[in-house]
Amino acid sequence: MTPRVLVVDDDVALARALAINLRAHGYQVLVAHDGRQALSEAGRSDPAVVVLDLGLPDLDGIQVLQGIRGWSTMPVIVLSARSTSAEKVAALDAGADDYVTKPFGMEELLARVRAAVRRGRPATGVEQAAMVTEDFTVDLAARRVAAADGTPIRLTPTEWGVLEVLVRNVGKMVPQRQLLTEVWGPAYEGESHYLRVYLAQLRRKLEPDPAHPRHLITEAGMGYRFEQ
Amino acid sequence: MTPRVLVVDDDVALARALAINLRAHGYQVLVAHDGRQALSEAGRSDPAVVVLDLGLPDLDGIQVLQGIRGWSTMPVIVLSARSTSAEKVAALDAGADDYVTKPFGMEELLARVRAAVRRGRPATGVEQAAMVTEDFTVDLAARRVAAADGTPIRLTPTEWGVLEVLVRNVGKMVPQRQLLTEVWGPAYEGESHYLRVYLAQLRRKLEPDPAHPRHLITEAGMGYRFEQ
DNA sequence: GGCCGGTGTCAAGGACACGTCAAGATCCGC
DNA sequence: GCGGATCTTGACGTGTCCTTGACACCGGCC
Repeated sequence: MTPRVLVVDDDVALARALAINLRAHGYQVLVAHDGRQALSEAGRSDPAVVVLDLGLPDLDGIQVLQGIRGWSTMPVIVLSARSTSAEKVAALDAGADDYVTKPFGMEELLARVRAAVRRGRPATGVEQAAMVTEDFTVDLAARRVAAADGTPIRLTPTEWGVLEVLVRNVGKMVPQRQLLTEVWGPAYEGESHYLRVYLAQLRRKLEPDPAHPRHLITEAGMGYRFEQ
Repeated sequence: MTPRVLVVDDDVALARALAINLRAHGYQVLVAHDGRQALSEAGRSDPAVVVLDLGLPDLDGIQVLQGIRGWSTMPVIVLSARSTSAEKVAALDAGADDYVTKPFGMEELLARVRAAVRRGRPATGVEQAAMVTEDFTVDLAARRVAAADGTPIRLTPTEWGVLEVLVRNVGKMVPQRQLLTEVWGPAYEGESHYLRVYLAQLRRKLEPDPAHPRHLITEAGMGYRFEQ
């Protein structure tokens, strides 16, 4: 599947040059010459990357960017003749993935397009809001935990802090140091005893058999791991 | 949850300036001054973003980048004094997410860090960066090893440390001295007996026929090598 | 064959990390 | 200021892991 690139530039010559080079490197290229076209084309053809010149006749380039960001997280590489710091910051904070100052080398732009395509995107920005296991459910958004039968389980703030870090890293081993700094702060790196106390409490509240935990796993000498 | 940023720069003053600014903007900052530190820190603390200066004393910055890309898709922002097109292309194609030429404005860098953190890591929870062999799988990001049939294999911290170094250098011979210093510390350079003990344990846990290892290879008199 | 350096294997001890319980200390709402 | 919940700290039994030593093995070399 050849990736689609949407080139947005009112400079017809430059847009054509970009299109030719991108096609020569195996991309399928769509071109828009103003902001409206850009927005409609982005919505219609869902490109893998957008190359967006900020200087457009009808809309401000930032507005186009915001228009795209309203519904999509597709990578956008911004082109601009302006090289001031403020301009770059504004574009990047509006959601641009990259900022290239004109004049630029074609090879460089192609490399940045490759980088943008490569890192791709999960098309849907779905947030994993809840962690469901056989024995309980952790709702990260609502900050609530419930047993399998639905009865709520009360956690103290610190218990929740520990559980949250582990659930966010489900399947991954979380080093003790990371848990301590994220829950208690960097000054508590050495207090691994806290972890033992709180993991025990969490197990008593969550595990069907706290002596043989299935979800809150100890990796001796390293850290802990949450298993679904 | 404050995002972690790993700053890699041998220029102590610049690294400190970056760290101060990033901390002032609410990031948790880790600093490494050479390539080895950078790789081990990236593996140990799994930062949200890496800011990597290409000019390092021990390793080429590109090598560090490749070392990280061997097992992780974490965003990497490359800093460099070189502004030639070829340099940029090389770094971007090696897996960099962004390329910033020195000197740069702090505001711009902060904006690029924000952009990198924002587009975040779709990799969370998804199994994608792992060393897969016929007989077992080593997931460096999750710090987990599983047999071919999926049953998890328990490793002790030291066993894991040895395996991690070897896997990160897959195909390359790792000298005994390097293994000892990276796992046990520089004071243990002479304790090559440790290696024999731990390689034996790893083989017993990982190799189908521990007496005739296929993946954990001894290079007699020199070191060890991991083969996929 | 005997020697020797480097290697693989096994087992045991002691050090260390872990889980557990419970008693202070501290915080917070009332 | 009071009382309850929550966090910290200590002590202890248990289990795991690291270290260390003893010994067999293999290859090359004298």
